[in-house]
Amino acid sequence: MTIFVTMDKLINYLLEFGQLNQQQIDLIKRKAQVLELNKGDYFSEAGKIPKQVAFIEKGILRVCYYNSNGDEITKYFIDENNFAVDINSFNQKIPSSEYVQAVTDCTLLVFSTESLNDLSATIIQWDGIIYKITEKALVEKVNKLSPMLAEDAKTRYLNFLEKFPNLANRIPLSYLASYLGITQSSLSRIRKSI
Amino acid sequence: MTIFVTMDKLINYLLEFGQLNQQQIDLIKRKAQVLELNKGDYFSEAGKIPKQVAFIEKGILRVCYYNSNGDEITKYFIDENNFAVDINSFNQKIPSSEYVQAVTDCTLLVFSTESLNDLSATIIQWDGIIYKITEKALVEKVNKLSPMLAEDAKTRYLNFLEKFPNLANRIPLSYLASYLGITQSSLSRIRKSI
DNA sequence: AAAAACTTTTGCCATTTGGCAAATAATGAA
DNA sequence: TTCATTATTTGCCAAATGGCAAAAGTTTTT
Repeated sequence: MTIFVTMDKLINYLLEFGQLNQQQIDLIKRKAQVLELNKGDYFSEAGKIPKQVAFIEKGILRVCYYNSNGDEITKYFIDENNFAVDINSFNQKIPSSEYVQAVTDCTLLVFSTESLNDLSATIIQWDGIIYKITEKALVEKVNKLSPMLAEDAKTRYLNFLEKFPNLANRIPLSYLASYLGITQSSLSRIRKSI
Repeated sequence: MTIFVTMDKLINYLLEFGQLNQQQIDLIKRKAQVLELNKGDYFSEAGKIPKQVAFIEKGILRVCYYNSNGDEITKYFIDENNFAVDINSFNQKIPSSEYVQAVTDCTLLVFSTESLNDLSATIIQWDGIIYKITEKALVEKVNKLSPMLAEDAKTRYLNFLEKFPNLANRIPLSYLASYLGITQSSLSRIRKSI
């Protein structure tokens, strides 16, 4: 299958956070590698040191771990037009306690550690742009998680439906239930009640 | 009352994230202002554009907001040796939806927007240091919030006791209950059961 | 010390959510 | 298509948590 990816989404996204000239844009495009994942494929695995950062051109990923009970927990979903990386492990070069899996078929634009270093060394604005992106993504996560604690399960589900209108019916209930912090059967009943 | 603050904690904290020479350290000290808050005082208020960043030399702050039910929610606590700022509002200069209140008497080292700009312009490592601090703080928040959804109320309370061993008995139950996402009476019962 | 204001605990009962296992439904492979 | 596998729903009941208001306890003010 021939893959056609213009990388426009990536470039437009970066441009939201800083200016780039055409030469810089071309360099970024050359450093990015297209990676196609099928639903269920893993982008990164627990126990390994992540070596890549991905921009999601199409599709949805989820970040997961196993809690002390051995239950698989979906920590969060990442959708199109966002970067996916385990910041902790990537920056500190320590093995990740989390893994990243494709929830749907995905098209990713992947940067290796080396590519990122090159970009950082070559494009003066790069670090600033990445900084802003990182900060925004983290703040969003906090702002999404925080109110969830104060809401009941049904409300959390309804809010999820709003944020990912067409996802809820395409992914296993168990993924969603663990993200919402409820059991699968409870979620099934909540769903029914709507 | 005479206030004696060496700012050692602040400087040591900054040095964890980057190197600074004595001249730079002195500049930072000169730019910081000591602010004493009494328990219950507000550091910043909702609806206003925050103009300051605080390093907590002593004491504990909490970041709060009112949810759609009109309930006051404690989004998180910030304790000694951490910076407190509403990143969203501060960076974008938009009115905050949150307010920050002293949970205990506090000694803060406060930087104004202008001071921060000066430091950023004068100390070449400054932005990098602030970036690392910000990222670390945000990642910690996500990592603390995320598993809470998967735990029951009692476990959340026990974990809080571990993290803030001597705080739980010094703050109103209501603060803690809203942080843990449970009602005050439930927390009272949980406490009793231990 | 007494009163007022505020915080925490408790009782009572309703509602929500969980746990487990069986039944159904949906999906994918042969 | 048929079988096997996996995902979802459901029943039954237990456990956790909430809602509300009154009681008990604390702190602050006068």
